[in-house]
Amino acid sequence: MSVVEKEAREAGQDFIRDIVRADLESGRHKSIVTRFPPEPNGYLHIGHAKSICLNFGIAEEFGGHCNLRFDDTNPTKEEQEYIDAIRRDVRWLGFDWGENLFYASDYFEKLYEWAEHLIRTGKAYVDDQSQEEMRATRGTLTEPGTNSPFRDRSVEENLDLFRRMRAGEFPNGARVLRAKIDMASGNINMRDPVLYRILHAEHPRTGKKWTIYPSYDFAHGQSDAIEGVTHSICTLEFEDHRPLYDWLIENLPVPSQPRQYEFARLNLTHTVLSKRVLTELVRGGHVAGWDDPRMPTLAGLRRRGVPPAAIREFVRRIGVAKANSTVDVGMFEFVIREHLNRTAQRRMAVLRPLKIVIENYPEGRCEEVEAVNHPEDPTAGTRHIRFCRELFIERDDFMENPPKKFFRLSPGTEVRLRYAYFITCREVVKDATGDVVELRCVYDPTTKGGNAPDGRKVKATLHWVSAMDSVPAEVRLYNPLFTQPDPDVANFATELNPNSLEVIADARLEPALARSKSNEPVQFERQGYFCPDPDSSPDRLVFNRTVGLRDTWAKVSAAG
RNA sequence: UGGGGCGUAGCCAAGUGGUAAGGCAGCGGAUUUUGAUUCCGCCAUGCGGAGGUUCGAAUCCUCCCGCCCCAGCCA
Repeated sequence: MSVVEKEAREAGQDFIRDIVRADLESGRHKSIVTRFPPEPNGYLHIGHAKSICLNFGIAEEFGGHCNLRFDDTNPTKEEQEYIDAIRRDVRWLGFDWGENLFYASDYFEKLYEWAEHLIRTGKAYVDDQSQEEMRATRGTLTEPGTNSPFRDRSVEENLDLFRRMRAGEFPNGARVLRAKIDMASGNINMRDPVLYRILHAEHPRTGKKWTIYPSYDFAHGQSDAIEGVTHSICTLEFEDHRPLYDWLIENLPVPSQPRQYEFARLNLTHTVLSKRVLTELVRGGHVAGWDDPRMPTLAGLRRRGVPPAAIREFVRRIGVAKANSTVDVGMFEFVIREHLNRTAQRRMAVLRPLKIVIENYPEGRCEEVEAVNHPEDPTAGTRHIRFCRELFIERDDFMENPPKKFFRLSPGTEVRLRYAYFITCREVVKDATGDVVELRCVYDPTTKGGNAPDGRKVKATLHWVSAMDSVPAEVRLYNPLFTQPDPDVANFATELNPNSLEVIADARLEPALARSKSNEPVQFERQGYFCPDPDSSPDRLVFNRTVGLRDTWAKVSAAG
């Protein structure tokens, strides 16, 4: 049983699974077919992950299959790069579509035939009205629309015109094919919706073969029917389209009768999951690309170091319902930490180094101390770290005038250096401007390993690296892309967090970190989970912070 | 003022007539060589509101209030 299958068995209940289960029990379906239908006009984000997990998850859980189908009906917006990225990201998330990779464009010929079928049965017509005229005659939310003057053309004329549309005789926008339904319907989608429009554009897959392309409404349900999709699961904004979806299925000789179900899309605080806005962030240079670790894209999360299993677990926990909701990004971070705590090995790294000199430690001497790789997993083994006279500790771990609750290092206090010795700060060395540049300390040789034979305790344990053999690295810290929990999408540029990326140019890492594999997660003790960025190389190490550790001290100190 | 949906804790979310699951956050406390992890405890007399039906209502009925989506030849 694969990991994903195991997760599927533990999957929660929701109204869609209830429907699927009931359809199986009633015999309505013998097996289940779902599909994930992305439009290749951008990269997948965590909102898509919810849909992917739902569709592939249900298929696995109920013993059916899930198709990956590209909804590529608008060549003016779609690109091969996106197709490739989407395939890569779905696979990375942990799902396998096997042989079931499809494109709506695979069905263009069949869709065209069905359009002619609607014309022949008097249920579709070619409309010569301009876009403006159509808008004007569509009515409003409260007023019915009016029939097009071209609505009652003969079947012959409609067929002739539609064939000439296909032949490329007319310019973009000259005519459309419309379903003949009801211009007075309260549901605007039923007011003679457009089925085909003229688009002289090159398609990533069909090239220049077509000059007319089916609309979403005409392509989607019929593609589902062709593929034998039983449950066509989409987001709430398509609820209004369901009557049209059903109308087309009823009026066309399609090979199966799929049904559409809708759920609420995911929203996350402090970010934006609008493909339009994400595209603008990339194109406007607000981020470094689709895979910028600050982006909520799967490519960005991957680069940031978020494991796919954590994304799946997150999706499982948020559930599936029909109420609009915005999940606190803190819940996502919790799940990431939970997963990384179990899997990431521990290392020491000093982000903002402060030099300390152990005055009573002999010059030139060095010794090794043993450190465990994972406190909760003995099989992860141990490693040796060199302890010397000159070390670096975290600047934040020292305060010259500490508040009462601060129990790290300050003048005269004793703390433990993890896996090494107790030290006491004896003197603070400052530069001309008064900044602390070095600490002079003494160590207690009897405390090797971190315990005092006399049983005395210290409150704090600090992480450290040796000045001599630690390796320099760039560390990139990420903060939310938006300062507001619920950013205003209309003015997103003004709400961008100016501190979403913090680059630390001169961190110092314990030497073992120089051998980290790309993207391999590691915990920098007391700080957070990190992984090497693809920019990293043996001569220039670069680490990304995936997520920080829970920081109770930050809360206490902020509270004063 | 048309059509379609949705309202259960600060945030997600179970619940489908029998007396409000779980998770996140928060707050206490224990353990701790990561102020981490782990563990224990607390956290809705209440389910948008008001009526009604019923022995019994978050669940059924009526009215009201609030929020979201729809007037692309986007998906």
